[in-house]
Amino acid sequence: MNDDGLSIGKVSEATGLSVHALRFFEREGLFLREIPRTGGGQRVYAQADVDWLALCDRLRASGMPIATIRTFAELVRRGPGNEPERLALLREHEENVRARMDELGACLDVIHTKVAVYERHVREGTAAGVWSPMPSDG
Amino acid sequence: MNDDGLSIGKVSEATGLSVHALRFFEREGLFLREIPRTGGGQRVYAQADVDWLALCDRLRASGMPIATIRTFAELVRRGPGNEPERLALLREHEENVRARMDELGACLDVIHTKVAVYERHVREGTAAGVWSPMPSDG
DNA sequence: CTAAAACCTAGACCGCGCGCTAGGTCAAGG
DNA sequence: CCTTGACCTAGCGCGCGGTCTAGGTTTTAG
Repeated sequence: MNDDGLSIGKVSEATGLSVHALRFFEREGLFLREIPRTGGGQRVYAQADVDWLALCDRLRASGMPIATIRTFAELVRRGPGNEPERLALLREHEENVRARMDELGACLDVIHTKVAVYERHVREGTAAGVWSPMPSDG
Repeated sequence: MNDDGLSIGKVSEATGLSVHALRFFEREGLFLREIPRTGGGQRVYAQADVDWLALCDRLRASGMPIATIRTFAELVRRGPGNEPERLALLREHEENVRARMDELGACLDVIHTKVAVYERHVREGTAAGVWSPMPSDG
């Protein structure tokens, strides 16, 4: 209704983050600016805040800790001039995510091998022996 | 030195898990059997326990909660006959891991796009404007 | 104008996966 | 034998990323 002013509820809906989480993020200093308030003290967000939250959400979903997002937000708030630092931070996270994917891939190999063993086992009707209490296995 | 009897310290070394973690796992019922003790009450592990721990470690590393590992361990302890249940549990986890990898991949796209933007930005010498306090961005 | 819905702050609480401490006991080398 | 280091139990504490409650105020729809 207001030209671009969004209530916390709207932002919650738009981002999928709970209103609790939004207030928590604010306390933690994750926003790029002070969120303005109405006379009565209620937060008024802009679309830009929602866009930033969307990015935060992807960073979080990929395992970036709140503290690191805060560091990044601080760099942005500090204004132009520190782009190389921001880039370094993002690159490092990118590396972390790739590493995590690799690790998951390796785990997947192990798990899938286990699955394959059980599949054969079940298909062939509980072959027994190797599958008793303590056969080095599970 | 004993024919196959491993102290908790040895197992810790062999698995990379802390002795605290090993005792914690035991309290949480993650082992496939009661770990036997010396007369003096010290745990005596076998190689099979270490092998099982290695699997647990991969399950943990891929995000399986302790409670789910316990469920799996309980099935194994219960003995032959429930292999289909074990298989279902493993398959579900495999699916979860794949889903997680997909999610990470999607995040990676977003992050790498951001990285690319910053790379160009930095390469071209702080292009300014779009990078001030609140340009829908970070 | 009123009632309901949405919002506010401060702060307690939660599940997870351990880590660490206190206060002892046990085992192996010299 | 005695020291030293590894081990034992019980149980509290912690960091993370929020959630939830209590008690009150603001906004909005009718």
